[in-house]
Amino acid sequence: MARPDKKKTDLSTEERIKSAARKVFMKKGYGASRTRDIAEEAGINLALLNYYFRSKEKLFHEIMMERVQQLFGTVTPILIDSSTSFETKIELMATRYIDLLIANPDLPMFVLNEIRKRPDFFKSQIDLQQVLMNSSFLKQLKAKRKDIDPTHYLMNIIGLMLFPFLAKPIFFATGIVSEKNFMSLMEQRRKLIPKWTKAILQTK
Amino acid sequence: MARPDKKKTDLSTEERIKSAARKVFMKKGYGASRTRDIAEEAGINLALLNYYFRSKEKLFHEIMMERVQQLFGTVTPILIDSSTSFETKIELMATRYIDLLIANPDLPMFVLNEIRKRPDFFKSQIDLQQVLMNSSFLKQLKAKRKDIDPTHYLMNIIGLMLFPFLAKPIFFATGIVSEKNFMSLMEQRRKLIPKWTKAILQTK
DNA sequence: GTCTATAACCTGATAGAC
DNA sequence: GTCTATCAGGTTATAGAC
Repeated sequence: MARPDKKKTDLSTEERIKSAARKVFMKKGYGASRTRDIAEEAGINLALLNYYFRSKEKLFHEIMMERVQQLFGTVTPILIDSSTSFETKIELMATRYIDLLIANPDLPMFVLNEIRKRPDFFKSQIDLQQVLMNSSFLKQLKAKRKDIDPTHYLMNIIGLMLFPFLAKPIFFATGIVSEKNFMSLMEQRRKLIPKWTKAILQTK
Repeated sequence: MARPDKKKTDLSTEERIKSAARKVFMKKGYGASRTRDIAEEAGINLALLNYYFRSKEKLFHEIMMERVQQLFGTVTPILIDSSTSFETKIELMATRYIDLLIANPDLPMFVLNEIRKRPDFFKSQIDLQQVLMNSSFLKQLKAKRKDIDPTHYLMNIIGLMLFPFLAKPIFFATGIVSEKNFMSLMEQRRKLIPKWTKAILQTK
């Protein structure tokens, strides 16, 4: 079972750099991140980082695409599946999203903020719009409420899942919620969000 | 009525620097902002910026405190007012917050993200926690739902107001919502949020 | 592939003239 | 108060040895 010894871990150098970049970029954002910090975090030299990725910009691009995919890739399959009911989609999204966010609490903040800072970066990216507009989810949503723009409900549903993670820094900094308490609250929301969603959609 | 001519505008140099700093810091965040960019934006020299504010850090501190105050100062008076009903508080919050955010769409993203990056910065700041915990709003909220942690509803209500502004970069970048359409949606929410809030609170 | 050394430029801050 | 000039240190990226 013994394998030949690698460096620190089993990861390749390229993967170690990507892992370090993920950590540093997500913590500080592109502009405040230093390639030296990433190299140090990866346990390698600065020159080697450029050998593998040519530039800070290109390294960031790879990490960013990967993070965007993680944030949206989780839900798009659920949205387009025409064999499931609206209620099932909400339940699946709530559990999957909260699981993902508990494991990656800073993910939505990072992605949203970097897109805000460089909107052009993503103009030509995977068109979430096409996927969403033709989705089974949107059809089912429209069937439920013909009087109000479905975008409202889309914002509300996604907001119920994402917002606590976006506002987390303030909850912690002010002491409104403790770190432990936060996680148990989020676990409760897996079952609460479908109920709230139903209530919002039935509003007169 | 004529006043002696100032430079470009009626604003003092100090105010021009603060205005420029507000713009640059909010757009790029602290780490990616350059004092040279702020000076240029203000139409003055880099040395003069340091003459007025001593350092980038101190200038940032002033801007940040001001922005935090704007974000929270709008709602705290509504929350603590014991002479208004819960329903009135929600209506007031929805209108005031959405008005504020339409005028300052990047405000919540900026504040949340900077607090995330430097949590220690705000540990000793105005304790929102004390205000909130003793507020009339929380008492009224607790009276409505004794079975579920009121923090959930706090997150939901604030999320209904803030989330669309936090997620705006993605809505625009993907083309799900146009900039014009977004504003009209937000105006509709002033009247919709109280209804949704009521529905959420009545969930069995 | 990985390192050291260094080029070329950027950044915050200050000294000193006006 | 406001400017020009400049310092000391940081930053991305590459050249060249191993």
